[in-house]
Amino acid sequence: MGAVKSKRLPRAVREQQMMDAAVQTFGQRGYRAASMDEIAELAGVSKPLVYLYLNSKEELFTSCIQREAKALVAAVRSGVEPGLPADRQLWAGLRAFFTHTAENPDGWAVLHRQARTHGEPFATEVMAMRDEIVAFVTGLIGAAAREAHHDPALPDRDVSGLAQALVGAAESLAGWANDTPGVSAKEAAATLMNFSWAGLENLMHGRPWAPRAQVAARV
Amino acid sequence: MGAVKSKRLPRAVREQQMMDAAVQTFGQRGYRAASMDEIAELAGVSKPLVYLYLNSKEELFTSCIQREAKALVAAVRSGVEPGLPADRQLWAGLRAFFTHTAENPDGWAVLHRQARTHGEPFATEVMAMRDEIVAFVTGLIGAAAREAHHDPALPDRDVSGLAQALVGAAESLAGWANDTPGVSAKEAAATLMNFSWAGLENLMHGRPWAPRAQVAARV
Amino acid sequence: MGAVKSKRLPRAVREQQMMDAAVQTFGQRGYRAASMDEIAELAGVSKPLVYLYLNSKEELFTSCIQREAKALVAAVRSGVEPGLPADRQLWAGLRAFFTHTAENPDGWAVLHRQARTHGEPFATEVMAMRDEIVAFVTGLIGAAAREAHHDPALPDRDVSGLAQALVGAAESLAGWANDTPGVSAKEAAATLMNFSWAGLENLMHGRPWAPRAQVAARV
Amino acid sequence: MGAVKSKRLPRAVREQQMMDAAVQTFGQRGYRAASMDEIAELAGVSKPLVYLYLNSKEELFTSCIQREAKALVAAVRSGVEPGLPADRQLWAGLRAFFTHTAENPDGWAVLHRQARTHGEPFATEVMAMRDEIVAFVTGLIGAAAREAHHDPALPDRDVSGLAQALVGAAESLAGWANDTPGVSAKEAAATLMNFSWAGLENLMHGRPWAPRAQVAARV
DNA sequence: TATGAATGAGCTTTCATTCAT
DNA sequence: TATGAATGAAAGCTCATTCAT
Repeated sequence: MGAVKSKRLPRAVREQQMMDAAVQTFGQRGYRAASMDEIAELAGVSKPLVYLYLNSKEELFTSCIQREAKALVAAVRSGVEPGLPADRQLWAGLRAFFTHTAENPDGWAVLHRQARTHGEPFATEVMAMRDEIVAFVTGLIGAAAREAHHDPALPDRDVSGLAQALVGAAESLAGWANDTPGVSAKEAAATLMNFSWAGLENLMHGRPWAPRAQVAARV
Repeated sequence: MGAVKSKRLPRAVREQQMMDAAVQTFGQRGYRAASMDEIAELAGVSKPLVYLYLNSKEELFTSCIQREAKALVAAVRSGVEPGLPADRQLWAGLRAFFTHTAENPDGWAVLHRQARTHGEPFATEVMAMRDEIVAFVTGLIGAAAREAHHDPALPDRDVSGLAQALVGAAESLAGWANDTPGVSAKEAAATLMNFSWAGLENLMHGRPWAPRAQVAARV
Repeated sequence: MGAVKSKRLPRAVREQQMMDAAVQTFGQRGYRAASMDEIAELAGVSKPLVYLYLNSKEELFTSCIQREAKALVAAVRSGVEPGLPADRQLWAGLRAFFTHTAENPDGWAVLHRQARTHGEPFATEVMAMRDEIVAFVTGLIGAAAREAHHDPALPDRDVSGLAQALVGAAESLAGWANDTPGVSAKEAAATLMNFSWAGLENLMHGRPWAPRAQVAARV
Repeated sequence: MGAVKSKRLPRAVREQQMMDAAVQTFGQRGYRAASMDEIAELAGVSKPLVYLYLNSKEELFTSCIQREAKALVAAVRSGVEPGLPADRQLWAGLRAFFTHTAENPDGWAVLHRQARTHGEPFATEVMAMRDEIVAFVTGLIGAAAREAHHDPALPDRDVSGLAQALVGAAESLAGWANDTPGVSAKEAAATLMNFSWAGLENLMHGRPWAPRAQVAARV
């Protein structure tokens, strides 16, 4: 009793099962170490069916990357309210980000660890998504700088570097939160806000850290 | 005549040639995609010699990780003067870090991208090094907090999270600096100091960022 | 409306569609390289239907060979008038042969190239047809020999060899005519008559070619 | 006792063994049906060694074609004395041809049946050889026509068609001789000379066969 | 110290064929 | 009559690893 062995399912269902199995396997083993045999077995189908529907290992991996990237971006997007001030938007976005990565560790591993590790054509796929997020963060920093009436604006490359730093910190904390028992998405987000926002605000108000300025800055 | 094809070199020299070839190949192709054939050819020796000296692909990769980790830690260490204030130490450490990663892109790829991607036993190796750096940063933050007479100290887990964020930001900026023409190690370090130090200082003085700012901001 | 996608056709029609597709695919790709998928798609039906009607790839190929062999023999037969002298019959048969192979290049490829290449049980099928044609030619040669009052008759094995030579020459010329633009069936037939008939006649009158001509020629 | 299992042979020797096994297997089974496993086993080595030395199935097959084509052309060439009259040269060439095909049935099968059946890039390889032989025969026919003081010369395309016919007849007779017990190379060559030379001579002297001319011609 | 010769095991991919409707 | 869903079996190819010298 129960669906001991589900058979003759419609194609769309089978494809989802295969993609789920593929994300899990790729995320845990890596692209090269994952075998199509293992993916097929985990999906509960034969290997030829995987090829019939998903064409090749490379295409399958690419599909996984695209699906997970889309899901992650959608999760972050839906967590953010565009009208709010920049720090509130960032806060909401980070919470959505850490929540999603915590709930989809294999998908996150595919995007963050595997796709970027295995060169073309995969790195390109995931870079597109990362750039989208970097651009979002860049926009927030720029908006905040304008709100702060900072004039002249920060140079583009500075903003770009800051966004890279923020996104990198987020990626690192996602791994930390997933690997450290008891760290919630909210806590990770708070840590990152604490870490980053004061620095960003100082910059926006034209008070960069400087090697020799340290004593004066403390006054 | 002439050392067109050098032969019968002492073991230590041969091992270095092999390790160099291995780091380059692993860094560019990845652990699984790199073949022992390619490494042996790049090293200019026969495959059995690689096995004679380095025993197996797994051990060879582990040796690469250890060598590159040691080199990176040494580079950062040698850039820091223990007596200085915490932010100066951090500034010096970051400069050394970005300089080293820029000068050793393959070694950095092995540590950052490949080793962490391919599970045990490699992740353990590189985690040991990462933890060492995190501990160094943690120490700096703690020292700074004590200098700031902040009491009670930040909880350990907070400090740990902050260190993870800082290291992640550094890793991300290392990639950004390596991939963006014209970004120097010094600039990457300055970006990260600007990004992080103010936030860290605020925390040390017990002034965390908090979401309540939103109400005021809306007025 | 309109028979855009014809469905539920009578069996005989469907079978012809499948055989047409199979002959085309086998002729162009070869027996092994042709896939049942491709044949089914070209025929506009699903694969199970092909199996329902034609049972297996092997049987399908055999059916193709038989259909094409029958068609070729019928074409040659219908071109010949039994009452005429032997050379006129041969002339008519060759014209019919070259006309048919030019009009059915895929069918001819199946018979000449593919069937004989892929061993049992296919070679047997096509050999039966080839033997039928050889027998026809053998009969003509024998009849001509009797007309010429040549006695004793040529030994059977000699006649058989001559027929083999003639058929081989015809096969070669069929390829030549198909591949050389502007060569008509009539021209190919004339070339072969010119090439062969004088030799055959000489043999029938007991005047074989002999190597001894060489001494005289050197004078 | 005896070389039960020969091991560690030099590369050149192993390569010959592999090529021999490949020619045999390809000749008997066909390109697609022959498996690398079978070839390796027949050669007495493991599959990876075949790949190490011969690179791929396609390259292996191409190598076989080239080796056999070179051998066949060399055999025919070495059988012919350039100074002799055309019919003597043809006679010698045919004897060499039938002798070689009888002694190398698998090589002949590779050239005649398999290579031409399996499309590009194989057909091109063997066509180059066939064209070389056709050119040789074409040269002989042309030379004979000039010896016969025939003026004006036969049109090029006629000569070309005749050569195709002669070569096709030879190919067919090679198969016949190989498959019919007791037919010697000399006998096959004689059959073909008898079949072809009278027709060729008539043509060279301007006496083609013509459909209506048959009665007059017999006078 | 150093290498040419060799392989077991495993991978991705394809294909003829069948099941259930 | 007709097909979407599914697979067992095998093929080409690669790779880490070892043997014999």
